[in-house]
Amino acid sequence: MYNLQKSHDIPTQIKNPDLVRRRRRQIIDASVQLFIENGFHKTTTRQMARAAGLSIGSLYEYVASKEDVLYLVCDSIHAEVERGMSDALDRTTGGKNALAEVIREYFMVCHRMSDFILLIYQETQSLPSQWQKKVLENELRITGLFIKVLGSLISSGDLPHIDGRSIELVAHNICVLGHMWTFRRWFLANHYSIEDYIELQTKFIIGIFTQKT
Amino acid sequence: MYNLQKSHDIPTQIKNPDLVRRRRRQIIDASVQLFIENGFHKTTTRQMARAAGLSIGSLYEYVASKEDVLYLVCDSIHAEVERGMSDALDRTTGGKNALAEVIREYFMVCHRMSDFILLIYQETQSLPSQWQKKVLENELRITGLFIKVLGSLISSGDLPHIDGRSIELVAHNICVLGHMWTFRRWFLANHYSIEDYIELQTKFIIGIFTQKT
DNA sequence: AAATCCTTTCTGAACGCTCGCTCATCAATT
DNA sequence: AATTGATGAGCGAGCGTTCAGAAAGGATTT
Repeated sequence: MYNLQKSHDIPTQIKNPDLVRRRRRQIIDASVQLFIENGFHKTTTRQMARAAGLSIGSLYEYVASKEDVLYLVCDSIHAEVERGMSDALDRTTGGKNALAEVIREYFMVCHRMSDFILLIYQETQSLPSQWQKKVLENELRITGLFIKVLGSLISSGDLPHIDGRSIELVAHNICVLGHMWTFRRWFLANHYSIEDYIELQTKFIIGIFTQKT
Repeated sequence: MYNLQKSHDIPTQIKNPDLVRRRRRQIIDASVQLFIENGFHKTTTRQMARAAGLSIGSLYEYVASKEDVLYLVCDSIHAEVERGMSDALDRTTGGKNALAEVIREYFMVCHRMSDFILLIYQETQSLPSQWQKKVLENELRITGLFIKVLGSLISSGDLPHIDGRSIELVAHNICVLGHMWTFRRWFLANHYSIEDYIELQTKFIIGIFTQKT
């Protein structure tokens, strides 16, 4: 397992890399809460600095702009989703029920990280386009995990064969149905428990592979 | 068919209701383009006024705040989606293929209105909560159209019976898979034509009703 | 026809305020 | 003494919104 804390291309005035890591973690953890509660635009840099326990001056020693923080936040969220997914994939026993297990783990990650995933949907557009691209790449990498799982289950004969394009689209569907639990929570959470939701959606997804005709 | 232009609860200084309708239409049409191109927050009221062919002062005769315009825009988008859907439902011949036809029409509406639907996903959070609620109600009403279609197809025997909660969730799934074409367009449009997409997703959805066991 | 008055609509300079960001200065450590 | 890191008052630009007055249009009087 390689170091999750990638060397971000975000410049800093501070020499000590360890200090940079620690302070940026403070900044991310404090800011993500503010963004969730008030949105990116309504959050001020002064709030962010105060919540992170820094002065406004110090904040700008570790980050060149407010948008830098948003990118750090988005990246950190994706890293955590991916960590959750990798854990799940390692734990998964192969065989018939593997797909259901992976879906369950993914949906539970979406459930736990509901607010965070919603944030990405709402605020990605506020990023400079070069970092928007990076966020979309992250999204695609998570979809890729499902493509891999589906592929290996099909080639091992645990799932019936379907063509590559269909596999790809099913993977996207699974990702989005997980996200749907976050961005339609205002309705779904009042009508289904997360367990209900997982059960029903899993049935639907598995259904793709067990159609008549 | 009743008048689509609802009497919005948005106050105005202007006495002539016809003028209000005309000017607000100018404002909506101009602003929606700006919002799509630059986002709500980066668009200034002066840009909006200029693009609508009004002075900044006049803009504020027809609207009390910048957020009012965003609400008018969101509402107008939903009205158009709903109009598209109603047209489709009227045109639909009943029977076996009805579901596929309705899905096709809905997905085509999502395709045509891609930018607009994306805008709603991104900017709804910027609305005052009282209007956020209205936007979600609109979203729910569109989902309701699918619930109705599915219900009547099931009771006519054109689709096999499934329980109410499943119908509801399938309706949500259809809605969201339509939206998915808009918010994953950055990937999907490079790998699938809208025709491919409709065909594959329709197969997926219909599959829910034709599972073995 | 012209002049006067009144109402409705339009205009844009000006206001007040917020916010992202900087930089001169200070503190701590080596 | 030199380097690294922390501080927060202050800067300047930009923003949403307002309001005193101008224009337009119609009705009424001269």
